[in-house]
Amino acid sequence: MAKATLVSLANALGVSRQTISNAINAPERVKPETLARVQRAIAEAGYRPSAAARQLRTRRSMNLGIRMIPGADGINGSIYDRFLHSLAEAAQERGYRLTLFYAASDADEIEQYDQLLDVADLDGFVLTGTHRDDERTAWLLERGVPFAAFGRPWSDDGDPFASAHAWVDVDGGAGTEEATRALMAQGHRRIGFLGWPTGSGVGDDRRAGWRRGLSHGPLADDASRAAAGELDIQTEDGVARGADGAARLVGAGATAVVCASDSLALGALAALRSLPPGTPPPAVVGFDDTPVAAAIGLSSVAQPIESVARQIIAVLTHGLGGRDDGTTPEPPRHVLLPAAFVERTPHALGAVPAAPSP
Amino acid sequence: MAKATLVSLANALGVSRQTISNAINAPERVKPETLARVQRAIAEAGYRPSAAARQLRTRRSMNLGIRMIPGADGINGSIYDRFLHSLAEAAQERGYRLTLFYAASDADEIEQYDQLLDVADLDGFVLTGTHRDDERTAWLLERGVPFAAFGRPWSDDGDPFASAHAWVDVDGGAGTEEATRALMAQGHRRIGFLGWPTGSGVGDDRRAGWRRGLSHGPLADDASRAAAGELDIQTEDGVARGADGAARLVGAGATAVVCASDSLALGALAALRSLPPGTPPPAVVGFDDTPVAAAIGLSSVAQPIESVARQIIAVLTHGLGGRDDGTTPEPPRHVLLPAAFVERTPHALGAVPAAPSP
DNA sequence: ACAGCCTATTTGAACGATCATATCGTTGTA
DNA sequence: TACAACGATATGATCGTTCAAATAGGCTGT
Repeated sequence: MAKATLVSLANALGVSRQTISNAINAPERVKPETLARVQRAIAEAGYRPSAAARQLRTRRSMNLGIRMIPGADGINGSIYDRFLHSLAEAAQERGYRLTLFYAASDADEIEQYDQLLDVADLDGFVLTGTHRDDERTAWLLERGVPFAAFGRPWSDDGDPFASAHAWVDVDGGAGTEEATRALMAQGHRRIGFLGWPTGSGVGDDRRAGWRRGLSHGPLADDASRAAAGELDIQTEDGVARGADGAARLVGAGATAVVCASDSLALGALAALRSLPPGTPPPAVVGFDDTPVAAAIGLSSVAQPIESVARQIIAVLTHGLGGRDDGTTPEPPRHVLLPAAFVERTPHALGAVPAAPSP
Repeated sequence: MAKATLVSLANALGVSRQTISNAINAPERVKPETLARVQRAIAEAGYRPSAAARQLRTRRSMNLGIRMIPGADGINGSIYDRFLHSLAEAAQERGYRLTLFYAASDADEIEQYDQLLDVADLDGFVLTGTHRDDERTAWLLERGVPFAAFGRPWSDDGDPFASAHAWVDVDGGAGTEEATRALMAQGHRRIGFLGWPTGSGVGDDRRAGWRRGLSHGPLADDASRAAAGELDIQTEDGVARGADGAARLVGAGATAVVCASDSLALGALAALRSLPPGTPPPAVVGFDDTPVAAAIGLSSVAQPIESVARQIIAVLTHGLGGRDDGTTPEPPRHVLLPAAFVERTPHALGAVPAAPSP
């Protein structure tokens, strides 16, 4: 039996193809009685509209583009997995598919946009890792291409909540602030920060959170704020760099370290473990709450990735002419989700908690 | 200026649309002189064929489907990231795009196949994590849908190299065997295995490798082979389970542990670290060589994921009617790639090697 | 000189949907 | 009663490409 099409269905039912099309795309235009008949026929024939034919006529593909980044070190990168996962699930629920593409650089990513829009009529893009002066957002905005970003616009001028494009982000700064306060509550008085070189937006935000944390509570005096200067380390990401940096922080008298990533934190743990016996082990907090952190009992700041993905898809697909247009309320175009400080007892590869395994 | 199409180009050049089409798809049919003229015009106009129109006519989409699995614990899962990455890159090089979809179960995955084939005309699929009695491969074979699997067919009957479908896999067994021998060379005499319950194909293969390793060299006597029985633990994956299992193995006298995953190994390390002081620390070997292993100095068995991805794309796209058909030699339909034992000095979160960070 | 056969190119039809517009029958209103 | 307005359905054209078959012209061979 040949595959069902609008025409074959129409002939079988004795109606016109447009009626079937309407039954699918604009049911309110069809008499309820006819509608029911058509729907039954569709179900019986297992009819599914051809995406290609639709796309040719409407210039919409129901496909969203997402770049596969040249993954970081795989420790922090493992949350990208979760992100993709949730993205795919959320997109699917709304009838969209995800087109995965690879780009080595931002410039290359733009080139891919250009191609994919022309060739495959992608309906929109999901951006990740926005940064200062992001040429990608500028390019997309200029052409009026729909997109939503994981990451707020990091420009100095202007409120991100007034941004021209939609974004969803996690308030990392609030996360490190919470972590810092928790450390203070534990009695720590010299709390260092181990982060990336300034200028990265994301990194600066996490650093600022730590600073805010320090400026409250018992450390809110000038002296300790000055001390913060020497307890603030800038380094590239990576386990080895984390070990380096942590050693320097401890040398400067830190008793606790807040890190910009779990990679750095993992390195820090390593370094601190080789301290001379008798030294009380400094406390370490990571960022991203990767499975590794959970595994070795490292405290960390968790991002609600699944929620980010869902909201990105929501705001992106809304206004793309989705089926249920008008019925669903407009999702917010700028969302800052809270991060959660996950405190763990530092058994650090010592005792493993009796966690239920997956 | 409106977007260029075959017709607009044809009019501008004073030739017919089919000539342009031929210049693109079958250049040998066009007179070299005309070809050059057309190619220049294409470049100048920035013409790009519409995927939708093509797809409508040819019923091919130049899209390959790949399922986003509901990720494991993220430790082993981080290699899936690398896999997707390489897959996207390799596909792109051959003019294919990747469609990412989500499926909660194998049955759901089949349902997705069915839909995606009907609606989006996907040209083929990449399967991961094949297992015994895989209903997915059966379904696809039955319908003649092109696909290639990461993972050999794990049926007992018959040679995997005679399999009806294409696959690429890594010889994990050879990897654990090599690891086991290396441990023996270091002087270990009681080497345990910490793996998954039998029946999983992949896991059994790794266990078999360990067994093969034992049966060679100084342990090749009956007594030790019997001992192997009590040094063989079956457990679900996960860090906590790894800690449990390792403790039991050490209790049974093991001085070294070969694991079926880095998750298990991580747990094992944790458990072994809390041994009474004075006990010489048992050696641990993981599997997958995840970034975590590298970070904490855990020896592990590495899979050449990038190569797997490239070969999968190669064998899958070959024979899909790609452009350069006939010119490229047929890639092998069944590929078993070697795993590599990566030996690390067990500094285990003690000293961190001065590795260049990414 | 003409059939026959290449090579290079053109033409008509089709893929399966949606858009814009037309038709039909019914109802409401002047 | 005539005519406008409306709801429901039907028709023609179109999106941009490829397939299949047709055409035009040049060359060969007898």
